[in-house]
Amino acid sequence: MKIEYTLLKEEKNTRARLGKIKTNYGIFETPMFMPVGTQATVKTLSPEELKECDAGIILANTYHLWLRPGEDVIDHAGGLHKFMNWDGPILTDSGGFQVFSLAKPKDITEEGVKFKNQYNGDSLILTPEKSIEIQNKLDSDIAMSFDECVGFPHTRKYVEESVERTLRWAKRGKDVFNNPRQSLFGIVQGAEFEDLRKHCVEELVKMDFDGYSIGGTSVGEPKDVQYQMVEYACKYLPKDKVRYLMGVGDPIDIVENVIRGVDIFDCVSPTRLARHGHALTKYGKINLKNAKYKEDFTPISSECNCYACKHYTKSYIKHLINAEETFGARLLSIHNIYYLINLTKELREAIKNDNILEYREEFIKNYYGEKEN
RNA sequence: GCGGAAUUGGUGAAGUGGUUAACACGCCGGAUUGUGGCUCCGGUAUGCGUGGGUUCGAUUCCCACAUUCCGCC
Repeated sequence: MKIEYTLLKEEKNTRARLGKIKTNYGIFETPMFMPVGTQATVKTLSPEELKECDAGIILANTYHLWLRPGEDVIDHAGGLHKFMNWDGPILTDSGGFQVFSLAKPKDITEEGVKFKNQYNGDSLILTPEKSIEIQNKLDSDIAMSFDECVGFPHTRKYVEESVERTLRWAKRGKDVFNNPRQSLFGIVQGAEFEDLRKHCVEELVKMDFDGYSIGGTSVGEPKDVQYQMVEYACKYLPKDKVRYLMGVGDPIDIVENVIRGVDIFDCVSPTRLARHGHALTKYGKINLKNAKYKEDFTPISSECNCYACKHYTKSYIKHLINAEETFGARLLSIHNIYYLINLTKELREAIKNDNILEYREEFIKNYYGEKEN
């Protein structure tokens, strides 16, 4: 069956929404942060550790799994869930972000996008049909339309053309989509132009997708521009469908965009920051490589209930990071993912209590205020 | 005891009679947003073993001393 989204409550003073999503692999509440597991693994974490972080859903990537190990391997394994031993929901990105991060403008054509296989140099082309076909085989719970994620800055003319192409790609993908266990989302592009976002939403809604993603953010734009893009998209999106903001995971951005009506987020930052020695805390981001933590025998956060904070000190984790031991990256990944998922949990509480604006004020005061350590 | 070679930052080291002593590692900071885990960007010797001398000017040339290494007695 397809996913079922239920809007449980709208916050009294903002556009923030409390909801729940039922999937073939369990139910989770929104707003929710989704850890990124590009290559069918959230880097350094086991599925059991993800469960301990309260992960409700994770993300995997069509482009990377297409190149390695190939969608047929995963199909023959019995699908992505079985292949990676994750029995919770999975969302797959379409490869659209790789259009932004890996392809050159000249590689984008009406048919699709040309790539070089990074492992063997083969010339490849990813089309909307191919992306959907791969995702059907991966058997994720939620698939994404193949889109073009436009970088920042850009010209209005380019965005206009790109939005139209992304809409044509969305239609082509939907026409070949054929996995009854899977849901398909359309992706709203249109950069910072309200009329283009509106137009894109309207055309996608006509095609009747199972949910909607907001794309084209977290590509280098200023924060206020990002919030504006999200506002424009949410303003026109139907209330009875889930909204997923792609690639956003800075804590303040999660707070601000939940307030603007976003339900799901994903971001590589918690795991990437972890690998580079950073920890997210209520009082801001800290860098465990800093000399001041050398003999700090307290946990990253005394208020955190994650596995890393319950058992290990900053001093020890700093040592692991300095020694390039993978356990350090793993402990910090657990902590950072736990932190972001817990942040969405607190936001759900704030929506229930209709005090999300107060929550934001308190959050900003703590996160950007005077640092204690 | 005699002879030879060497002595540059936390480390390995390049280098020149004349602006800010190369580079690498380390160290100290910073970055990281639908993920190429080995990435990127800054900062880091007011001084070239010590003391004299030559010179307009010495880390660079000369002398002595100290230390280290090698060879010989």
